[in-house]
Amino acid sequence: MINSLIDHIQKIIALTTEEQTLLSRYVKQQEFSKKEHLLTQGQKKTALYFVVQGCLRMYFIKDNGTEQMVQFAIDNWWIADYTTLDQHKPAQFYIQAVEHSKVLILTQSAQEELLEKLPKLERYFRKILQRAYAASQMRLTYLFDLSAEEKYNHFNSRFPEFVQRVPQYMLASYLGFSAELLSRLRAKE
Amino acid sequence: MINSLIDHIQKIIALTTEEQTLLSRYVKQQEFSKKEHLLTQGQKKTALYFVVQGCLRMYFIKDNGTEQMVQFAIDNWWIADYTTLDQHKPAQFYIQAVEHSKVLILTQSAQEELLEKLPKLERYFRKILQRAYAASQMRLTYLFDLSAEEKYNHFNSRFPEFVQRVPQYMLASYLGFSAELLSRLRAKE
DNA sequence: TCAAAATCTTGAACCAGATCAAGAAATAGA
DNA sequence: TCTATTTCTTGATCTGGTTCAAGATTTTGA
Repeated sequence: MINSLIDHIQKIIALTTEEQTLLSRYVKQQEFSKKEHLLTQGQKKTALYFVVQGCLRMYFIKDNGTEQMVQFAIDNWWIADYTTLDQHKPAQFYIQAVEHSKVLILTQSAQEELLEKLPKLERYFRKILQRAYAASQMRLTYLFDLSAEEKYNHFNSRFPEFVQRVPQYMLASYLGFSAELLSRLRAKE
Repeated sequence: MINSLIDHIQKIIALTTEEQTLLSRYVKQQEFSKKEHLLTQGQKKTALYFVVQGCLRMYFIKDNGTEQMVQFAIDNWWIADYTTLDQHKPAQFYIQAVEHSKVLILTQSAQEELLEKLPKLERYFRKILQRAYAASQMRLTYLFDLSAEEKYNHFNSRFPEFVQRVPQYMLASYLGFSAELLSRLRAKE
């Protein structure tokens, strides 16, 4: 299981066998069944999650009591509530398994120790963050520039695998509109 | 001028005098007058910009021809089009001086060389990106959860200095609504 | 296998905010 | 200082998407 993370890292930096075993000492493996929560709003548990296999989602509860999707993560993606990680606030978000998932957990303190021991991983995590931040800049352009229908079509062509795996109401929320509207959009096709 | 960057870095990692001079060899200083562009959509110029003094904004042109604000940056903030930096696409965004600004420029290739020579800066840039990404996660919560009026009030209390410095229509666009609506909100107060 | 839970659909009424237009006020440059 | 440009205001009208509700369909777990 840890191998998928090692492979992922090695696309960016090379690791010796010793470094790989060192790494694996800091990472915890865990499986989560569908609907199980990895993180709940308000917790102080700060960690990074790497999806080996499955699908996770991050969301929060809006003032009106409904869920707002923030992000999905599937195989070989990292997901984390960086607001807790960076500032020392309690978690702003929920992270939940959308389907049964195999996950690697790197707690914040484990990450800090690991980076002391293996500073070359700083580069890996920088690259990961850069990619994530770039994606979030792009997402803003879609959120601001596209109509609901265009958002749906764009997402559909870009990530067809998701549309199968994820309930429609989560997708609608991720795209920033109501589940009912998504249903109507699909009816038009 | 470079000292404000060095100070900023030293809040995260310590630099020897030699390291400081090394750093300064990779960074270019430049001033931009109001309305001048640092980056134009479509350019291949990939760089990170550090605002020593002044105010920059990043925006793009929507399909309907109007501007959409993406981000502001004032003193001691980095700003960059990470979509160009990370993937190798031409720039998605415009970066422009809102007022006369003193800026430090670190081109992508300079950054790469610098990080070879001074790997401990990986940590600095990772932290910067982590903070930026955390902020963008928070921004999503405001975008999705608040009404126009609530967004304005929240921004106002969080960044009062901005509201003075930046034209209202830019702020409205940043918050995700029309300039006319912002004008009406202010009239209510 | 079958009942309970979760998800999706559809209609009708509604609304937050957009758009268009045109004048007022503020700012900047020569 | 004075004019051109930029920015802001306000009214009138319009609309993309929301909300509420209730039934239909699909999925799940014991």
